[in-house]
Amino acid sequence: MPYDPSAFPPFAVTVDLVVLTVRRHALCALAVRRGEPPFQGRWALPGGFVRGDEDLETAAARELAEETGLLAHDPAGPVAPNAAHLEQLATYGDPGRDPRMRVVSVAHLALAPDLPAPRPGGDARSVSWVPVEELLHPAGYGRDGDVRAPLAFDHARILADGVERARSKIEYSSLATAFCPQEFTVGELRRVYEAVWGVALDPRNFHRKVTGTPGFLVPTGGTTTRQGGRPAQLFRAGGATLLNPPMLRPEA
Amino acid sequence: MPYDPSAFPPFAVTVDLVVLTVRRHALCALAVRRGEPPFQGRWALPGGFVRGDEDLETAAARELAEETGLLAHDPAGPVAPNAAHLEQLATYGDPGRDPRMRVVSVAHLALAPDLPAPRPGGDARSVSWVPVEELLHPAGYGRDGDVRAPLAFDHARILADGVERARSKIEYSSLATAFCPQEFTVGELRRVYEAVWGVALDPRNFHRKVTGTPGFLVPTGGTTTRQGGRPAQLFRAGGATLLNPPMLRPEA
DNA sequence: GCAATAGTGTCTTTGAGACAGTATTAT
DNA sequence: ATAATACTGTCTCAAAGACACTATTGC
Repeated sequence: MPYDPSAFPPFAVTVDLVVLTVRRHALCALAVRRGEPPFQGRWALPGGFVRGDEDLETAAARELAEETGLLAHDPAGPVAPNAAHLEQLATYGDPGRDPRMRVVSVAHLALAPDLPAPRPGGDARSVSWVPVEELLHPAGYGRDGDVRAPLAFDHARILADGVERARSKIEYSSLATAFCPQEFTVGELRRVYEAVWGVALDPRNFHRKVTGTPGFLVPTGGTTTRQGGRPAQLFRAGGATLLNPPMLRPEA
Repeated sequence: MPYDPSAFPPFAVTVDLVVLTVRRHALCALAVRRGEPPFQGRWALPGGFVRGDEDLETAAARELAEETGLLAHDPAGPVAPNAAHLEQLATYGDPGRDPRMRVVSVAHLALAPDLPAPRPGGDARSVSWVPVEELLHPAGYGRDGDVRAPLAFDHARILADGVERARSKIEYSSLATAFCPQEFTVGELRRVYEAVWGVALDPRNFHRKVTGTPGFLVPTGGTTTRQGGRPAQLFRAGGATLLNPPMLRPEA
């Protein structure tokens, strides 16, 4: 096929972000309330245009920083205190997904520790952490006047894909630690797994398994009693990225 | 951010294809020889522009049919004789990846049974099955006058990502059967795993494991002796898409 | 004392991997 | 007969899951 610049249809390219965290035992996603049509007043995923001289990952990291103040975690660099995991998720480009124009969106998945509160970026949109269940199945929820409407555009599908990616990736990688602060206990890590998978895990088997997987956790020496009960050892994430043996998600 | 159609930079959007098959005990990918600059004379992955009214998966299926005559396999529909597995792989959009213009490419991964020979599409480019080792590490190969040059553009990285996706997906899904004809033996399926992973597997343990995983294989009743030796049972792919227990890739 | 969380030990079952041995074809 | 491939059985070890038990805090 000859390359004729006028022969290809023009596209807009955006990045959309599925930013997940665990708050109060629930898996939550960052959502923005739309202030204008289409889908005015509905929740949407944060995102924006890719600039002309910017690669996709840089655009995603820029949007993430603008929305949350989080830095994308560079696996080669030092561990920043406000670092989040960031990876490409999938690309969505159905012709009718945005009624205004042809937009191809490269969705990214970010996993962040629990943050005090999302601080709005330069613009004045309302940005919040919303439980994933509430965004994906809005009919069953909606106390205190929340808008019980599905996500704008095809963002429900994008969020569902991101959640499923997170659920499967914490099985065989150490990514669950991306939801934890820099130092955390085994119990806190277990509550991350329980919130993301939506199951209850046996604390005793979990403890034995997670401390026995080489490279997953490194004890820092400190202890904490912030969960109540007997003081728990503090750990930080070890160097391993792939877990062997993996953590297995209960079936049923 | 207000939506001003003139405010976003224009992109071209293409689909590139990583089409894999197993031929003569080697994992091979479909490659086209470039007939014009840039990268004239080098191997590249097949691909083309996404049309203005076409979604991404349709564009990938169209390119696949144009290059190989294969139909993308619809999981809900009937099993066509010339069906291939097709899924989105990842998106590549670095500003400099194509020296002519800003191109974002949505790569797709296709897995196909061994075909007689690739038939060129409407245009006259040379299309061949090339062992992935030869494409990814061209220095060590290159008998009979082959061009020992790396793939054009960033296609080596795309191919490597596709190969790694295939290697990991046949662990926990029944996708390895996409490399086999409609009816196949346990030995033929084992040779697929051996070629994709580049390892030797114990035929006895493999047989026991693969026939014991529920929903993976369904006996057709027939037998064949096309591999020599004792006649082997013929199977077709069962309904299961996720394997439980999974096939484990040897480590070391 | 009680409640709560942390951590260890022990038993059973499942499955992975090594490998002996039998079955059925082509030559 | 020999070689080649297909298939079955048996053993050992690793790990998952169930669950009894002990440890250390706050109240």
